[in-house]
Amino acid sequence: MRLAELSAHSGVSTATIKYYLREGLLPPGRQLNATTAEYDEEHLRRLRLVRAMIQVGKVPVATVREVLGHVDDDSLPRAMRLGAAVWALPQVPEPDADDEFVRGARTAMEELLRTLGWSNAQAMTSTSPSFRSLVVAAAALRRLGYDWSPEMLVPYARLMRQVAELDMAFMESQVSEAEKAEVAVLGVVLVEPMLRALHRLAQEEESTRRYGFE
Amino acid sequence: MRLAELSAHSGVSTATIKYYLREGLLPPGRQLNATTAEYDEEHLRRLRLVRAMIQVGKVPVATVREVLGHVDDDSLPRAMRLGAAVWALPQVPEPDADDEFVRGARTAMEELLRTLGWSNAQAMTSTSPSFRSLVVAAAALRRLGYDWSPEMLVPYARLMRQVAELDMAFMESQVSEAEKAEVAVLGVVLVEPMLRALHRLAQEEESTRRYGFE
DNA sequence: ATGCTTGGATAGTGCCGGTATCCGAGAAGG
DNA sequence: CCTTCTCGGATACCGGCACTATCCAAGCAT
Repeated sequence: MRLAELSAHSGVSTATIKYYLREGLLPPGRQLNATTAEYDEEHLRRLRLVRAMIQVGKVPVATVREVLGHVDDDSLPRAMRLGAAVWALPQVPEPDADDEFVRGARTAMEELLRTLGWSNAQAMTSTSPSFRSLVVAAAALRRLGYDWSPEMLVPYARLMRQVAELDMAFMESQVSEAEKAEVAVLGVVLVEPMLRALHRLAQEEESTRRYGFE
Repeated sequence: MRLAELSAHSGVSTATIKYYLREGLLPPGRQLNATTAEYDEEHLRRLRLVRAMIQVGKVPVATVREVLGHVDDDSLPRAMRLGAAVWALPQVPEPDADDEFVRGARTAMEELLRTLGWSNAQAMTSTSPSFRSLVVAAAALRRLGYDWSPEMLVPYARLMRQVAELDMAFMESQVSEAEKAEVAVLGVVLVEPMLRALHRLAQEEESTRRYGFE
């Protein structure tokens, strides 16, 4: 497959493919001579993965590169690759540690994890990027005058735990074809937008049920 | 409160506040004379709302303007303002209707809604932006070779329905102080990042439990 | 041989959220 | 009253991001 064919098969313009090659999101093709490079099914697959992450998952290009780096890291065992890749996904800046809302939110969230008994509580509370996003969002709610306590989030967390179990079951059902962390990462990235969409639909539904037609 | 004080109270730079004023995200202050305008608590509140939507919710400025337009639309009853505002939130381009994956995903998702018995099924299936996002994400999954059927999504949808019920309960518990659609919109926008963060934490937790420490 | 295509390098584009600069009108102080 | 400082508004500009357009020399096809 040459670049133009790769483009035709994927629906991604050659210019964009070149850009991804430059950015290291796609490994270079096998160079046949100075003007021809050949790409295979693996490239096509990777290209679709990249596109899905960027377009559907809204993951920034730099983050995609980082995530793929973990996926391809042969020095890590399979389970850890997934962990490392997911770890790299969130793009939340470190919150201002002096902000009183941030401090309060962090304390409250640590308490939440303890209440839930998630092992994160000891292991990675303050380091996980996901935990950071949680703190940032929680602090924003408080700053706006919303009053909540960690206990109120417990049911949310339990439901998301159930969702995570579904995720894992889904992923495991898929691994048959290729035993790659790539598969798992994609699952994580693509399930999220679906979840968000379902959430909003559910809100529309529930709000219609409670308050009548729109 | 003058602009500089508004800035001090909110932590948003005067330049940015001016930008928001220009963009119509913030109503102009009461003009005292040619060089002084006065802002009140309502402005501060609105400013924090805007910041939260943009920074935490990652909502584009143009969308914030649209959402606030609905929130402030006095011609609509309260319940409908929320609906209209939430309706305006997603920013998903219309998918290519000729794409076979999109067509398949749309059919599957319509079936899912029928299975769930959500009233959306009749009322707004093909018009809701959330439904559109769902179709786009589902099509992307299929295009990448993930095999799923509408039934597999049913448990996800049921869990999100439960989440939506929590959302509504939370919002209703908050309406005491100000009976405004603003409150509800914020709930919707800010709960989402928290939910995503909880989801990822739950994945970390569940993946650690299944596959061992990271 | 000639014209077309190929892949690589480089520079440019459009959007978006925000920032810097300039300005004239007033407030503050002596 | 005059100077100096600050205010708010208008305008131009900036930096990051995801592409995209242009150029070029090397090869392939006829």
